[in-house]
Amino acid sequence: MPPIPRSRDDMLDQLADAFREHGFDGASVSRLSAATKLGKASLYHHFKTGKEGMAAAVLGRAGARFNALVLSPLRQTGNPARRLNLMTLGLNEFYRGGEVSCLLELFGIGDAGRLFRPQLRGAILRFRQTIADVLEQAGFDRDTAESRAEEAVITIQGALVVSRATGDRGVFQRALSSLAERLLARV
Amino acid sequence: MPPIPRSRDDMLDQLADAFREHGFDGASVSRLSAATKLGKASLYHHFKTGKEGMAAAVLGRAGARFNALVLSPLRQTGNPARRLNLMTLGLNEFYRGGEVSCLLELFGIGDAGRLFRPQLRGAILRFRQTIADVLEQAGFDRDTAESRAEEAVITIQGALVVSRATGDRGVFQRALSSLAERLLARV
DNA sequence: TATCTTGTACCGAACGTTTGTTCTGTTCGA
DNA sequence: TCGAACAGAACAAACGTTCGGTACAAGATA
Repeated sequence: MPPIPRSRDDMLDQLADAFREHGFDGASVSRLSAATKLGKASLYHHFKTGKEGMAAAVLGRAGARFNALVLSPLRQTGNPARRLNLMTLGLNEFYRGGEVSCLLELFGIGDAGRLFRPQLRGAILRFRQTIADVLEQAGFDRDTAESRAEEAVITIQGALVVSRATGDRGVFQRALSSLAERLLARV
Repeated sequence: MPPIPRSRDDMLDQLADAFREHGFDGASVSRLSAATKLGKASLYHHFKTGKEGMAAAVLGRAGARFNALVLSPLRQTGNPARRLNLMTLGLNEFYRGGEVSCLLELFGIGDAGRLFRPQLRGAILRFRQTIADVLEQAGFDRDTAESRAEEAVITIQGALVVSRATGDRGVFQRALSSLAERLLARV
């Protein structure tokens, strides 16, 4: 049986699923091996720095996907309401309708936290600022824009946690569907 | 050196700290042993079912504390606004000002999730319903009350996640301080 | 064209360490 | 003298990691 080289993105998606399901500590190399259908030694061929390297690569890809699906639409020119609705669609795809937990929560804990917090922190601040920029362009003063943007980030993360804990994706759907409207509401 | 029996609540608090810092998988029995300054074998004397038993006991105590600090004030008779403000104070104490991550997030993942999700789910639904009851007594119809209560739960969980990931407890403080007011706002 | 060389993808099997757990105690107040 | 509170030391199993080696495509050499 010939060794068929697989796309790196496919590998990273499979690794991401395993990390999301079990967390950093819970995702043992055996599990990562099973998730990718690759031998443990093969994983070390692709990621010289081992499990940490896999997590870092997964985080990198997640960042790129988040940028493409969520941040880019927000940075377009044009109607702020439209851009916020595009963000909502992007969030729904990125989090697969709330099915999937956020790496922010999982990699922010314990040893993984110490490694990845700077990166996670940067991602959150960038997201918040991008939303705030849109709101400012929609006519809100900077303070209002920033405080509403912070609320939006909080709502998304909170909805993911509550969705997962209750096993009810409706929570995430409801939170998303009222998000754009609430961000733009006049006092 | 004599073995000084210690209070079970003290033990549970120390265990809870370790679980909160490292998550369920990350909190090895060695770490739990260090956190309690008890030998591993001694932990098994107190918790016959091992690590799972420790987590279950920690969760039980957290539930009791949450009940005393957060739910009880909500169930008092009298001014709804006052009760919601008491809840806010209780939340601030329960989560130590946002310093501490919620067991909901940590125990909802992976194998621990499979074990504890029913309990976590119950706690969230109870919290949501208790807030909704207060809002109904404040004059809102049931639908509005329930949807606002859900938003409140989401906000608290989200603020904890974002606080931890950014290392900024101000996020949690800001979220808490606007919570009661927003819950009672007329359209 | 046939034969080397190189490099990438892959894996079985083993490495030493740590995991969660249990056995066999000792100490000491009641 | 009994039971509760402790711990040292060991257990098999799983951990993250590395070693040695195979399979095969592509390029160079002859």
